[in-house]
Amino acid sequence: MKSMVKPQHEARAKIIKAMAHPSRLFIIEELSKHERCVGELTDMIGADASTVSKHLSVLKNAGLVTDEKRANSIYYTLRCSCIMDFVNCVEDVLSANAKQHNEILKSFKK
Amino acid sequence: MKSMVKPQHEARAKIIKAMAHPSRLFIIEELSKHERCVGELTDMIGADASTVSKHLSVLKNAGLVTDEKRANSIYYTLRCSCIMDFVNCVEDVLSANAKQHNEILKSFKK
DNA sequence: TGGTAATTTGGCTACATTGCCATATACGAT
DNA sequence: ATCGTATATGGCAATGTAGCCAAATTACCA
Repeated sequence: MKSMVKPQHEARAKIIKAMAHPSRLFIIEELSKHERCVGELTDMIGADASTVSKHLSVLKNAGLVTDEKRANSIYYTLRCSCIMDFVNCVEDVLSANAKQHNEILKSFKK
Repeated sequence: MKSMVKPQHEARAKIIKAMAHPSRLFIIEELSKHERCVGELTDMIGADASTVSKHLSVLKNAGLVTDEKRANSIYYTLRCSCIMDFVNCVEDVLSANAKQHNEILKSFKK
């Protein structure tokens, strides 16, 4: 059969891939609270400024954040707040995983 | 400052990374409708069976799907249906992107 | 007009991911 | 037991990603 994996899935995957990095998730979470400039994020993440800048450009490219120049800094904003709902859903998976993990440990102890 | 990117973010990123592939997104979407065995998914995706098997093991490892052997096939199930809510949220970002893209095109025509 | 701070880009290396092929394993049916 | 079907694993080549440094860019300000 012809592949049922469509451009639609590619487009979605691109956006999800943009989120699939610890530092970028941190940035998303932070921006969901308030806007931040590159320097602030760099301090918080503790990586090279160029590294953080590249992470931001990945997020921007995916359409997850927007930037705005003000004074002599560039401020980034989360473009779609529903993104955090997703992160919370991921948390559900994690706790389901932890629960199952515990079950397995218990069954070994018996 | 010390890094504020925590193990928590790593754990979340692992799960999101597991979703960040067109074929795996397709599988998630498909399993959200009903369970499927590897052979069915392989037909639909149109890739080598070993490739699909590896995608499934990525999803399983992340705790996104579970498998169950029945007859002589292995059936995979989506473990947390809320995952699809997220995919819908990604759709919001995509349509926001498309909208903005159109605005830009319009402004060029003026 | 320089200087300086903030951010981005290029270049490089190390590492991870993808996908195919060939091969192995599991297991029901004959 | 052995055959065949379904699935998984190992290995490999190609490609993609991450992060650092150095250098370029940008724009404000003395």
